[in-house]
Amino acid sequence: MSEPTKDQKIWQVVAAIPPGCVVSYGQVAAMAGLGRQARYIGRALGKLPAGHDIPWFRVIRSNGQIAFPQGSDAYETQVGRLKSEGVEVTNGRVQMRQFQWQP
DNA sequence: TTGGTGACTAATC
DNA sequence: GGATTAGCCACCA
Repeated sequence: MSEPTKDQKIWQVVAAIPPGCVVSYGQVAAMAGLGRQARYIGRALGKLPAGHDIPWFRVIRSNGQIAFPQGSDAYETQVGRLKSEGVEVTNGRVQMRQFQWQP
């Protein structure tokens, strides 16, 4: 493993998100060097291995909404974890506390 | 190779 | 503020 795959790069970026902060898929894509490939982020998160330490719940849409339909399992999990970190979530909307990415 | 697909985004109504 | 449309681009069968 000399060259990390894009998926791993994404996971690394997501793992670098500090607690209490959230970022949009587009932001993660830019951080990982994927440009506008925001859709790939969701796919990479869906390929997360078991036992990971990736706070995927800190990744939301650009408009500050959860990427899942309200009432779904993943949705409630994400909201629960965000609230646990001090992030306010109301009506499927997240209080956008984006952080400055330091390359 | 081709075509279908998506945890997206921005613009428009 | 919510719903719809079109654009985008890498991955997978």
